Amino acid sequence: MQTLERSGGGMSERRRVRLRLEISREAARLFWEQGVAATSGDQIAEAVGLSTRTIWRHFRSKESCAEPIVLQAVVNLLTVLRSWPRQSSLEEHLAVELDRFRHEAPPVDLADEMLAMRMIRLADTEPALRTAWLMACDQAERAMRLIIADRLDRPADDLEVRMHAEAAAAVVRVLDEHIGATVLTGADLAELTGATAVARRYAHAIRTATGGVVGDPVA
Amino acid sequence: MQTLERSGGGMSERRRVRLRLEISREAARLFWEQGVAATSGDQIAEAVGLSTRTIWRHFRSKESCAEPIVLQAVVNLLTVLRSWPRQSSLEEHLAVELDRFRHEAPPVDLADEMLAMRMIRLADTEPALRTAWLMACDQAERAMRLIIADRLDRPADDLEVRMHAEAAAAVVRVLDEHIGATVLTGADLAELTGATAVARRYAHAIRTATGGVVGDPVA
DNA sequence: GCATAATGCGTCACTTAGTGACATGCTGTC
DNA sequence: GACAGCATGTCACTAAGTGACGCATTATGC
Repeated sequence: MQTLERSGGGMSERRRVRLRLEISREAARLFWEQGVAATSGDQIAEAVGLSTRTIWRHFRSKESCAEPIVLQAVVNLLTVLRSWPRQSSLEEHLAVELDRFRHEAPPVDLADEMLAMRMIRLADTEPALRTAWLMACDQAERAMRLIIADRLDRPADDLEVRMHAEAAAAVVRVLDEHIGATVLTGADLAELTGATAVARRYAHAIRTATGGVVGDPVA
Repeated sequence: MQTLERSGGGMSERRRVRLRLEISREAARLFWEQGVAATSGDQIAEAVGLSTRTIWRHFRSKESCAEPIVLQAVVNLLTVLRSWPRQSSLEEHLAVELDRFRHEAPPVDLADEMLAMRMIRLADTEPALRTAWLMACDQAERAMRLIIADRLDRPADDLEVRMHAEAAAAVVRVLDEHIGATVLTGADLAELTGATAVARRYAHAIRTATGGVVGDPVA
């Protein structure tokens, strides 16, 4: 079944990730349908066809079952940012990359993205889930730190770099929450049609949050 | 004992807050001394001299016991910001207010501040505590939103306002973490002596993170 | 000053999240 | 085809957290 995933020593790693995602999907679905408190570990286990014990082997807590699916929501932008060449501006790069998705590779499954948005939405009222969302953003911030450090030719643990990264991650979080909420209500999709429009919003937000330091091409 | 706290209808509210803080102190101490996992609800209850059941009546979870003490760490700056008059710049206001603390009112107990810094430090390695810290920052962000909304004469749920608030809260968080870590190591206290120096750092960070929108006096 | 209601707390029984220990079964290796 | 390794299942257990009830302290009405 997973003979393809055999490549060197890190064989089981991919399988692990895939399984976690699988569990996360079912958990997220149940959380959305009946609430977090009303969803038991046993239910999740049954939904995914595993024993309860195995669930706890893959996740340290019930709420953390939502993490992988939520993390996918930010991983998209992050991979795009990681490939940001030094000679192009943030606006250019985002516009090009986001547009590429339109024709080419669907970055993550649409159903997964919907699930993620629902979890982010739930995080508003369910403090347990808020943690998962904040953890995902925490991951995003870490990645952001590396990207910005590289851009500014500074060490990643530099205080300025950290502040820029946190600020950038924060505004991205707000935009994601906003977009998620908008999509879920169904109305007003017009404002986010067009890759360039979205790109411009993200770019402008990051540029502003970093005081204009992150955004321009660098030598 | 608490006859003084009688003032209007919201009597028990203050008592609740004080009790929560009391519990939080003991919990934080135990968390620091022996780790979160090794500290049981029973231990906290015994340390504060209450029954375990009562602990759960005041806190929804073990980790959340750390929240009040951590929240104190941000409440300081927040109250200062709330009193920011429209006609003064951020730098001025912070410098004046922080300097006032030096001679006048110790805003929160020093021991409490130390405890808070330890919790923030612990949050680095203990994911359970990270939640408490992020929740406190979340509160901070909410307050920040109101302050910025007022400054910019815009509604508090405006997207721009939210982004500025989150970004500002984020950099404050980084600074707090940094200062906390510095204080705990004991070394290098020189860099944070002087209220005006600290004021300048916070002011500059917030100003930058909001793209310069928040910081100047407004008409 | 005393009866009464309200509220906070303790006790006990209970549910459920999460772990440890051991058995089993599947997968790839020699 | 025996064997090592690893993921999973089963069972027993700890600890987090809740519900229900009873008791004491405190505020309120007279």
